[in-house]
Amino acid sequence: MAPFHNSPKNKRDAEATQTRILRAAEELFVRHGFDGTRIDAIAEAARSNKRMIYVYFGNKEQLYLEVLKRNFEKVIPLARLVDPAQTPTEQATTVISHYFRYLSDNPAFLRLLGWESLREGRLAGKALVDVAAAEFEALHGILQRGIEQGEFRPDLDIPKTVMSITALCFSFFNRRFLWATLWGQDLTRPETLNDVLAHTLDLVFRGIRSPCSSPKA
Amino acid sequence: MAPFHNSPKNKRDAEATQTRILRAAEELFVRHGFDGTRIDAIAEAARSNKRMIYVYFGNKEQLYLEVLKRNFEKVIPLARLVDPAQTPTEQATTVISHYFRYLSDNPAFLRLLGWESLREGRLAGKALVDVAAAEFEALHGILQRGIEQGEFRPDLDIPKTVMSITALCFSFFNRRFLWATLWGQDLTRPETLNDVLAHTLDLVFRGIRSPCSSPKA
DNA sequence: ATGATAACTAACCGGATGGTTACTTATTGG
DNA sequence: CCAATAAGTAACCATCCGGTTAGTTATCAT
Repeated sequence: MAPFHNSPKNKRDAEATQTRILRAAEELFVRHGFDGTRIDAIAEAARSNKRMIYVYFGNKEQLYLEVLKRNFEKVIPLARLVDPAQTPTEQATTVISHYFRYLSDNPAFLRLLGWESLREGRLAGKALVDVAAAEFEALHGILQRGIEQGEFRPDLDIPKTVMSITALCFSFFNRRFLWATLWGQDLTRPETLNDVLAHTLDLVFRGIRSPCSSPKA
Repeated sequence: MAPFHNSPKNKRDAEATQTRILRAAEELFVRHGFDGTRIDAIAEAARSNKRMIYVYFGNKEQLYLEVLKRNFEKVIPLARLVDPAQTPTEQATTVISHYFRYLSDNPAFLRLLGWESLREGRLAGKALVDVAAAEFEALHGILQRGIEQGEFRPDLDIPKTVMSITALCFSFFNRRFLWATLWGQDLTRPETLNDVLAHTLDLVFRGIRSPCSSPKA
């Protein structure tokens, strides 16, 4: 029979220790990057021992990759959110809003991506591109259908438009601290967040909507 | 009298050594970030000695800051490019194009900004924000005048629009390697660069132009 | 020429760091 | 209860790394 895994007094719980190590590793890698993070610091933050890190995760790089993998797995492809019954405009609104909220709610993911971008995916490798590709696929399809149905401009350059849309979402969070300083505002307020999202959606739709299509928002 | 500084055989040239160190430091800091760069590596790449780095620049952090400073100084404020005789649309085109080209021509600057952003300006501090503020001032003014003259939409949120414009330029270069992989294209081709710039300008102007203003591009 | 000095080199230092070994202790099946 | 084993600890190791010391050589005013 399985031992009582749920005992709160269990001082030796492999799973719990692994979780604690992973959480600590994530926090530190997210904050300081791969080179800026010390294994000892992770062990201490996890209230564990350096040894256990090597037992459970092999080495620093593999631990880092594990953190990366878990963060990448959390991203559900935007394609799941597409409701075929909706118009392309509605679909795009849903997908962009979701992407925006996701980035807002997952600063860790954003920062890991930032570190990996600067390292040119030296550690994450292809996984980085795969995640992005999966994310962007939905937008690509929506734009295409929007064009076919005459809702979006027929001369749209779809890949570049996808790039621009993600750039707009991304950049706000990526340079959060810059905007916060320049505007002297607290950007975490949900109100501000909604404003920026609305602004982004507005800009995007002005850019992609067919000139003579529905004038109403 | 001053010694013959220009002699090519001069084996002891303080200035030249400092330049070599700075160049090597820039290359390595840009590529690997502060934490990822070793002083010894800089000394070797500069064909100099670790000692000289400490003589000329104090320590690793000061050397890094010097590299940062020089890169920030190179950025001439966009305001210089504004020709009061031009229309706001022309001015905006000039300024955005210049910004775009600047980012394209200075990947080092871009990457240093990236590292510093992730470190939340821990080393660069206020300088980071100052540079950005100076850059963005011109755009702010142009948008304001464009609104006053009726060329741009009166309901524009100027700060957010500035953010979006810079985001569009920035993001393309910041995630160059991602787009290169996703599109399977060489993004350094001047033709591609022009395409992206044109796409960006198009998107921006569709977003900011007054609805009933000049229909011609 | 030569002494003073600026430019440079190499060997070194102590603490940090990624990774390991030897050992202890809680848990559990029998 | 007890041997087996999984979980955990601490001390250790070799190397790395930022920074320094002591000593060497090119340059130049005199």
